[in-house]
Amino acid sequence: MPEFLYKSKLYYNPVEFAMDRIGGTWKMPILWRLKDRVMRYGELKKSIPRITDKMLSTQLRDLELEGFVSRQVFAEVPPRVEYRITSRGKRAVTIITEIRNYGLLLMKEFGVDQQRIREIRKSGD
Amino acid sequence: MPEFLYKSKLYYNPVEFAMDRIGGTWKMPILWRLKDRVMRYGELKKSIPRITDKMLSTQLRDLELEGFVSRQVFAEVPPRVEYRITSRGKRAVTIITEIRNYGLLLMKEFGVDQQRIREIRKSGD
DNA sequence: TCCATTACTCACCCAAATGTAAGTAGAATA
DNA sequence: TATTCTACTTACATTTGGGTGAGTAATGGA
Repeated sequence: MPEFLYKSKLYYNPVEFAMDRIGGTWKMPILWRLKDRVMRYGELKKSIPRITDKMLSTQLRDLELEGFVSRQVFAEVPPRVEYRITSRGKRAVTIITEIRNYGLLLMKEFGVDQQRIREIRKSGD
Repeated sequence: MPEFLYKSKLYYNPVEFAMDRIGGTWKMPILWRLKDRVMRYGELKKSIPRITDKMLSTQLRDLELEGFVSRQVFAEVPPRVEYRITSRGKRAVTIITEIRNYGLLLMKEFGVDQQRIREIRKSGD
């Protein structure tokens, strides 16, 4: 697999190309939440723990620019903006699902016990 | 999906957990090359363009520690070390293949033409 | 008049990932 | 004696992704 350029960046392989589009800390969580319903900016923010305004808006903009989500602005005050997944985004959700299932398998192999961890976090650790 | 801890790090979801094991710039290229044959350190280095000694050795060590590859040292001078994929590593290759296929699809959608780029690189751009 | 509302942007900062360049062991070979 | 070989390690520099905290527009309501 030879290297190739896209938008002035050099990629070594197709995996890297894919991960540059939908990777990072926040893009998959966003797509995951949009997979079966339209959501407003504020809804997304509430539903994704620890995400900041900066990250949510930059990642949404990236995803929109590359065609994974679409943005609908309503001319109202206070503003209302709705995000919905596109067909390209739906294809992304397919692979996200597969990576997620692989992650769950790995977690089992490594003995990560979600139930126990949830309790640990509840008790303040 | 609640958050969970593994090795003192907080994860938000299984995707993040998986990507922490096999993500980054170099782990997938390494696993990909080991998928169907045993390779020596030097062979790996030659076959992976632009990887440095530092990155190759740290990534191999990570992959070994987490059970994706195994390392066999021969008591010779100069040293000889062979790396081979494990069954856990083979499972990783499965998902890598899927991500790779998704990447190839995305590249088509985005109009990335590998043939053309290969020529551009040959001519020194 | 002041405040709440919503969906942002901006300037600045930090830590982690990655890159650079040099060095090392120990035996064989010139 | 100096050099080559291989598989590394180490110190240091740079890049990159993400976090922090503050500010903003335009309108309705108290």
